[in-house]
Amino acid sequence: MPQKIPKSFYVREDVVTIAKELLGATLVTNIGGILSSGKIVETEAYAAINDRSSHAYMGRRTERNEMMYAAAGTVYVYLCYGVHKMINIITNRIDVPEAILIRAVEPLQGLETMAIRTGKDASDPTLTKGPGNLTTAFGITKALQGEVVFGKTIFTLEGEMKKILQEEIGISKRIGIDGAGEDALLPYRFYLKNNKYVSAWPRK
DNA sequence: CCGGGGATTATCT
DNA sequence: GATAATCCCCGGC
Repeated sequence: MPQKIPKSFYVREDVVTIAKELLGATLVTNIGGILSSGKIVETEAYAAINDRSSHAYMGRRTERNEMMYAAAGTVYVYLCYGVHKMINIITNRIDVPEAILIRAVEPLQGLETMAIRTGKDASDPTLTKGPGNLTTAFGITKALQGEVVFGKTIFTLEGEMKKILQEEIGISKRIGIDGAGEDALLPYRFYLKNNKYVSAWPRK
């Protein structure tokens, strides 16, 4: 039986470590009774108030980023460029705004539904590659805002996360961070090498 | 194969 | 009024 990842996994203090350890885990959504699942192959960590690229930099707290201050395991959905939804999982304790952005998964279950949602072919390698494509394929919308990843609408399973070897993990700076100064260079992005669902290498 | 730019809108200043 | 944790298409090499 697949093992759900417990809340204690997300409550820990080091968001960067959690982001790395999440590789290989299985992300599942159950939208209207339809299951979509995939192996997490790419993540990024957003540290708390000293990370300029975080929405919560300097403790900023607004209506949009309120969920970043919620309990570990809470889902934070953010609309980017007016087009793409991104999904984050909150870590650490309440009022410490740290999050993990899930950037890509390798689809496992529900390929046909993903194809319908995205208008692509089920064999299209871009189906769940990149944060915007992933949320579209999995049916993730702001309706999931504030849900936790231990419920039945969305949850995470251990999957292969404990089987990933260090040498299979690639590390880089985060993608698409603009105007964050030196924080844009932090090595907070983790991905599985040689997985075709990992989004592009940093452009700049 | 690579780089540039437009799409599109909630949120912040 | 400007910005943004992106994607896709198109033109050029």
